[in-house]
Amino acid sequence: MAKNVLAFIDFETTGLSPDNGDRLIEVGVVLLQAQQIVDRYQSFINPGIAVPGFVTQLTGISSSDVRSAPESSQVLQELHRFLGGVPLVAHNASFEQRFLDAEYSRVGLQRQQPLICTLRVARRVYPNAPNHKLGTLVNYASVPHSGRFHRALDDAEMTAGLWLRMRQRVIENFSLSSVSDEFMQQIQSVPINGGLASLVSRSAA
DNA sequence: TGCCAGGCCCTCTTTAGGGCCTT
Repeated sequence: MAKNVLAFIDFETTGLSPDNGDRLIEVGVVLLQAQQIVDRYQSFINPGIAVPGFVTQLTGISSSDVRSAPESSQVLQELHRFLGGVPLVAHNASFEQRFLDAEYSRVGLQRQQPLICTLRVARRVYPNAPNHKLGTLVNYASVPHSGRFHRALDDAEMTAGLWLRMRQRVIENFSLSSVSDEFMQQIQSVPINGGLASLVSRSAA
């Protein structure tokens, strides 16, 4: 796998908790390299259970849409090959992490790479945003988007676009020439009030 | 029977509780 690649990943699921039996119904991934999307992966997944009505209302995905889709074991094997060891990025990454780890364990696979959370980065880069939902941030930061929310590939693309906007915001706010993915990753762990400025100062020293 | 997520973050905090965010 080429260096300096990030994989932006998003799941649609039957609910909020794999521990309560919720399963994946769609996965979307975009690979970002040199600030360009260089590859995409999308698949429906047959969850083996009914898609709840509120999920269909939210995502537009119904049980009939996923009934003929491949089983999760097949999709997870494909996804594992597609991702390789590329670092993952997701909005509210703990959600994707719990489902990915749970689904991987079902088929004897293990996640090798870290997850970076754009929600945590956004709370530090855009502390004054109305809220930090993906849809709100995409509009707040003027991220180009398809207008189709709560679909895996669209949300993954929006998350990548938000990442690029946040990078640009950091560059402009602190008059930097550039910032690395590693620097962006560090932002998620600094204190919300003043931590970003301290990180820039430490990096410049 | 009744309940049902979990991590991050803030504050009227730290011996806790509640809002946010994901589907």
